[in-house]
Amino acid sequence: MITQKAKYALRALTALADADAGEPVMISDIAAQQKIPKKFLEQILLDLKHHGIVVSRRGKQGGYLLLKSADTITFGEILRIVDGPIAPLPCLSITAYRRCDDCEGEQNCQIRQVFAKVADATRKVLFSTTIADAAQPARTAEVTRLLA
Amino acid sequence: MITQKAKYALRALTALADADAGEPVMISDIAAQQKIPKKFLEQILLDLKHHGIVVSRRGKQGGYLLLKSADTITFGEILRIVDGPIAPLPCLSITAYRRCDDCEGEQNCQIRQVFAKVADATRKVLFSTTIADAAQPARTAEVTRLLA
DNA sequence: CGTTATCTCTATAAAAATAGTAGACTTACA
DNA sequence: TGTAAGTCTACTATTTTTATAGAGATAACG
Repeated sequence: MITQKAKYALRALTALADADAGEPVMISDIAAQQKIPKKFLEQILLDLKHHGIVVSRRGKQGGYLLLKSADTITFGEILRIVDGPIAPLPCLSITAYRRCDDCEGEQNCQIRQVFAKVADATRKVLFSTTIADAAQPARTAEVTRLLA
Repeated sequence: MITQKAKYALRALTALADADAGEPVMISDIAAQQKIPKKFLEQILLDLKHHGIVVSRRGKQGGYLLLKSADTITFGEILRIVDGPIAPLPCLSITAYRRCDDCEGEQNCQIRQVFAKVADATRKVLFSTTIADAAQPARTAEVTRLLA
């Protein structure tokens, strides 16, 4: 299971992707629209800002914007920031590798080999899907068709 | 990440699979061999027993045995018992479906559709891999080769 | 028959993770 | 200069994880 926090983060980003480009969206608006506790969302967006996913403007007329284009922000990238490693075992994590202290002979660990397959399959999906894929899919599909 | 408990359960089962058929293996032996805290392992095995994965014999010469053949016990089955649902979202769980109370319109939820793919990919691996695949793989591979 | 080795069951507990809440502070616009 | 926004840190309640403790049940064996 992914955490509630990760779900909030992904939904908030799709909300930003849906907004007019260059127009900041306020935390309160996202919170209301997506039914996310406002103070919790503040933390999440701040975290995403620190990781270079979004930018913010302070004061009146302030709010948040995507830093990169929505179709370059992957689900995997966001999950790593919010929930930590994608891998089901510490010894399979790319970004936070840690040896399993109770098992020796990592190369021969059969459990590990099974979960390596799981990790691969998971990453394949998560890093090939972007926020753009999740945001206003109907409109995107239409545009895609019109441009074809 | 799967829990430590799940890792213990899978390793304990491979230990049982490696034992001579019909010969009970004591909790203490598994605990020592696999470096699992004994009292914790007791709980895990008891749970697996209640779920019909293993059987036990009490008293002297007692211990645990697999109830089914190792090649019919899947990783997915065990993970469900020990860690709960495989699905990354409650609304995607087969065995413990729960509506996400903060999102409405489940059919249109794009987040859900992405994680549905993750769940499918994960299940494909976990339910096609058995304890036999993880137990003494070298010997099994050899036997396979000799039989080919 | 009773001693001992083994599993059984329930309760408890310490630590970590999760899901928030609170409030003082900073900045920018009008 | 007032006010509406984001910033930052700290705190807290709940749940989950990872065990540990100990009394009980049962089966073998001498």
